[in-house]
Amino acid sequence: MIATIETDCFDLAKTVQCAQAFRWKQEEEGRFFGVAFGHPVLAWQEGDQLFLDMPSDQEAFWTSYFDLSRNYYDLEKLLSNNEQTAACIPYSTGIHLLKQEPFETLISFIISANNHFSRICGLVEKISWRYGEHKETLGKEFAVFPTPQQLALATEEDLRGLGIGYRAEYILKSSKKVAEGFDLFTLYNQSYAETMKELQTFSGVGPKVANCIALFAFGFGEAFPVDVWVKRVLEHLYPTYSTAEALQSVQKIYGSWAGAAQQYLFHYARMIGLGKEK
DNA sequence: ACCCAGGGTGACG
DNA sequence: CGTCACCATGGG
Repeated sequence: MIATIETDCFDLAKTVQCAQAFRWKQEEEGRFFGVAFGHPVLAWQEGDQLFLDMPSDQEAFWTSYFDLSRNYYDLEKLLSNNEQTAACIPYSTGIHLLKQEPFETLISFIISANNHFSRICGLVEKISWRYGEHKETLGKEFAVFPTPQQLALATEEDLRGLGIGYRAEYILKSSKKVAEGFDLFTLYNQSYAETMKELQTFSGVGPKVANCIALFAFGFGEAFPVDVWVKRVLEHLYPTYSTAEALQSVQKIYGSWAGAAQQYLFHYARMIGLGKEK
């Protein structure tokens, strides 16, 4: 069935391609196939109308996944207050924060460390086909990202064979930790601080990756991942501040919109090649 | 060929 | 507490 959803300040292409998720593929011009929580969908957009071709009625699920209930003009209003941050709006307008599956987000961002977006996509795809369930809908075959139990059965050599490199050990350790009883879903009911602390007990998860999981899976709006690009943005916005001071400042200014502001700024920095002009 | 990427770990001070 | 070499890989 095909559902139509009226959206406001939402750009599907940017949202699924801005390096917060790794399992969206552009089938044809403007049409994106994705799998989330085991559910496949083919999505495209015409103006403010979002079209979803899916095997059954899961409109409510995708509305939540795409964060369509929040008005991102509120974020852009905040960004407009500063001439420096306002510059990102033309590039990033319509980017929404996705609400992704916790275990997939954990493993994906362990892989993301010191890695390229396109390569991360390839590795997550390989892991899904290798260890996850294969399904068929909408006339095409796809693979679901493996459960913790499925991925915990992998060996380090096998993972390295996929091109994972030294992160194979981190992935295996973290998968086993979840498979052996750490319930990630309890973090939905914890505070941001407690969630950050718990996430960093996983192998291969430091402050940056923990912030990504807190933001892209658990929906903590105050989470603010600082990677190389965002670091350059902060240095640009606060030339005299340390990264920690700049971080404190943006989290105070943007509050629950901080993480979304971060994503707008991150995308902007990558689009203009901030810091690479020399 | 060389540089870089949504950084983390462990050792050392 | 902060710093820093090291880590595999392959796309640009």
